[in-house]
Amino acid sequence: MNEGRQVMETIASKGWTSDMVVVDLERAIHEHRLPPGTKLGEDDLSDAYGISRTIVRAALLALSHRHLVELRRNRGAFVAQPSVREAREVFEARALLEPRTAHSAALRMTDKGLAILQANIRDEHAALDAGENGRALFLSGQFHVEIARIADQSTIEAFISQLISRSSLIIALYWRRRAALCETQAHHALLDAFARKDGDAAEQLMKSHLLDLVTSLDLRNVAEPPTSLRDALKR
Amino acid sequence: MNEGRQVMETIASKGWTSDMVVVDLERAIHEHRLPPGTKLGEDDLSDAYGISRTIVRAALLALSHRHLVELRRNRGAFVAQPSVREAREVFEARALLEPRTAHSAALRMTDKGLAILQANIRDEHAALDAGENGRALFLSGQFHVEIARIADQSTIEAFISQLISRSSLIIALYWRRRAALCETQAHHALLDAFARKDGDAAEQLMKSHLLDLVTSLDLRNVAEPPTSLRDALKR
DNA sequence: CACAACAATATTGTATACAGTTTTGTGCTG
DNA sequence: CAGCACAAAACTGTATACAATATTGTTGTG
Repeated sequence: MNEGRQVMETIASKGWTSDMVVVDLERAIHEHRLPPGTKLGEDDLSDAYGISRTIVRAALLALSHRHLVELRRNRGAFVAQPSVREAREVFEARALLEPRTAHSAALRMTDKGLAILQANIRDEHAALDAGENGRALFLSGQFHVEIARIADQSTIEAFISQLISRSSLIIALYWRRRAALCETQAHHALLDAFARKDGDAAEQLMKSHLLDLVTSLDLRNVAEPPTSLRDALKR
Repeated sequence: MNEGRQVMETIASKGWTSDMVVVDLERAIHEHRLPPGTKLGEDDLSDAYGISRTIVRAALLALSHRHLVELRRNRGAFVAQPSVREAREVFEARALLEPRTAHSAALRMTDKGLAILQANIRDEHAALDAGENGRALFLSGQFHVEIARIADQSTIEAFISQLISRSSLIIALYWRRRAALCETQAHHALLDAFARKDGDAAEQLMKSHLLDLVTSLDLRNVAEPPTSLRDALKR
């Protein structure tokens, strides 16, 4: 019972470094706990993490370089709101990178890699069953990052990781399909191809999967997200 | 004559913002005026640009996110020294992104785009004739970035731009071929394909061009660049 | 009462002071 | 004089103070 005292350690008492804050915020954004457009005030964050604004600013700068946060001069930091244009571009880039990376991953697949991907799918199911949709979405993205990791291409992995995070923002803004089943089905099919070390199949499946993702978005140029409430209500 | 007073404005008297410093340093690195391994002391830079260390640190942080600068804790910032492994990965990523981007660019090519590429080649020749090898190398890289810009894919352009800069570091470390002619020949051939709006040809030419670039490097695992002089001479 | 000018408040931008770490320099000891 | 311990200097890491800017609130006038 006396051991319990340490448990209530608040978020502010950990030794937060800039990089840790980046990871923490990125995950919160990825899980839709911080929706697009959310203001990220420097004082709010420095209070929350128990650090000075210096570290917060470094973290926000890093996130802006990943296009997850938009910095408006003298106005502050906001969770990014990708435009329809940007959404298309992100999936265009993914279409160039991911299928061939999946191909490489299939050829280099190991038992350990398979286990990681299997565990990922399992965890995602568990999260969905528990109603933790944000966590499920995060894990769903991680599946793609793990593939790049297995392909042993850290440079490409970094690009894909960024694109996955941005995709999460895009999904928050433009998702229309309700059924979440298609997602895990596609991942299962990929897993099978990986298990067979079938590079061509993995490449094709990934290509279809990405195409399927794009078509599940509503990217008609209708609802361009307003930069500010003021601009949105101008006329 | 009295107008001349303003001309001797030193580098330190411009209103340097963090982003401007990033661009300036990136270009210096790209042009090999700052070779890999060069220490970028915060005081040195803040003196040179006439700004506080705050801005310098923001710039160095940005450059480290682009893998052009390596930050070592409590030790400072250094122009990055890509490993052989990283070099391979960078060209692997370029091979995934650039050929199909060239394809898109060819299909969307305009007179204006052609003019930009022509001017680029012309300027590169001029730089080579003037013995400004650094500037020529920079322009040679810009050629690839312009293609992505013409393809109208700013997300992919950002990735390619980063990869080009990193390639410049790789060239500084691993270049072995002396003849610089092959370079401009390849760009000329690409220009022809673009002028014909021949997407397939452009894609193929770009693929060959990148392959040619890689083979002009010495990427045997021999000369792993030492992290520091100290480490290099340890035994 | 609507609206504009102005004041107050809040928030970000930048510089700087200080703390912590690494590196360099010096002198002592064997 | 080589080698080690310790001291000094240089440099980076972090917090904070202050300046600049934007936002919000208030008051006075038409």
